[in-house]
Amino acid sequence: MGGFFILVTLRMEKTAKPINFFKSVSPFVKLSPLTKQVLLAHMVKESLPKGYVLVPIGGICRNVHYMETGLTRTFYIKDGKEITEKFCAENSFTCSMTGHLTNTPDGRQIELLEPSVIWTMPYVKLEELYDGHHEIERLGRHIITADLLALQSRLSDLQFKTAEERYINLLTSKPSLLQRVSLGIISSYLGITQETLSRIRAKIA
Amino acid sequence: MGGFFILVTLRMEKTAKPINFFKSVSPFVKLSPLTKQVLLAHMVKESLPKGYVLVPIGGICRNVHYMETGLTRTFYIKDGKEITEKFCAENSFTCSMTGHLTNTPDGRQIELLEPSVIWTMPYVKLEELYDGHHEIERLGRHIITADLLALQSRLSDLQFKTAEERYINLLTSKPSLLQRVSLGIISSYLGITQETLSRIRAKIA
DNA sequence: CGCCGAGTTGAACTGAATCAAGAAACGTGG
DNA sequence: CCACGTTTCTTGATTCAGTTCAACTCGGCG
Repeated sequence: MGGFFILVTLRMEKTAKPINFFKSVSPFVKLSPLTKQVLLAHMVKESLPKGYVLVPIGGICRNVHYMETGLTRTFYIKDGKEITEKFCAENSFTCSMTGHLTNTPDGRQIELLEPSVIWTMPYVKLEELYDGHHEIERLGRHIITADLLALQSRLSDLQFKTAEERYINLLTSKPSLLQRVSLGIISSYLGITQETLSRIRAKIA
Repeated sequence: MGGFFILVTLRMEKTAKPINFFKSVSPFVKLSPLTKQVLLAHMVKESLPKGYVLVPIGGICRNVHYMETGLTRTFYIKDGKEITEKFCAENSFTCSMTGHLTNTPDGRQIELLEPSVIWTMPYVKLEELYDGHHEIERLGRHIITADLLALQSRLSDLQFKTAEERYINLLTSKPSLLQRVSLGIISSYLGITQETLSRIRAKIA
């Protein structure tokens, strides 16, 4: 859990293409073959074990990650408790921009909840690519926009739905998550205590 | 309030430059003179009265707005109550992207809480400019990123601070807002009832 | 004047937190 | 394969922040 993990030997490969990467991006932006090639040239594929910490508390996230398979969570500590801010499953992106943008630790930790295959690009490299490739800048804009919209709806849910409604929401929108993630983590994501979530579960069943 | 407003005659001018516009943008992105000129060429300045509705409930926001002076709020209806999602004061941007992106009404209304001077650009025009001007695409990315970070911190506040803490937060971060906006609207923004906010106020004083 | 919207105050109620104790599941080593 | 400790989940009793509903005050304004 949380702060404890073992850094296991990891395989690195630069061969295979992240086929789904371009698929999951294509609804937003059409990328030219050149752009794709440029992106690929600067992403490193890694297979990392469960519990691996991409960014520790107190560290600064210097990379953007595309999840080919697996699952991460981003959390911070609030009154001694780990609060899950976000999950990131296969075929989506994760990073913690705040730290990089302000160049100070933002108190977030990103770690793997499952063994995962991840494509990584340094933030500075991405910014270089932004400079040279309008298409990539656009890609960035779209990814962030999607993030923003998701966050907006999460905020309104949090403000005006009961714990039970939020749980049912999650249950229907991301059913697999509940099989993959422990109750305590789910509850901290929903903004309720573990006990309450357990009671909600009991009530529903 | 809310749904009721009077559409007063409005002045339109294309002359004056929104000096602060470029100032408030410059921390993010350096814009070339050409880019500035292009942006200006497609923004229309309007002086609009208090209560004016930029986007009605059930409508779709087709424009991006830069506030030179004044104040807007974006709200939606939840269980018959107006829930304030966001304020937008002078020298910042507002729009409701969801509706435009999905081409369906997103249930939000944007209206003026004060007489305001607003620079408006149609969304489709902005997208055209994105295509032709890498710098403007970057500007868009930065504005959205700033929005995202603000939203992130609001979400965590909402999740883990008491009503009183949130109020004090607002009090210190945007003291002027409390002079400019009625109690009911503030409370719906903070995610509490008007009565609770009134009690908090009494307690603090 | 009396009405009307905005804000305040009071009392009862409730969803969820907290504190505390068990029960189940899990993994690791003997 | 079982016994052990650890972590994860459940259940109960109590408490509390905030809601709801209702009445009341205050300051304009026609």
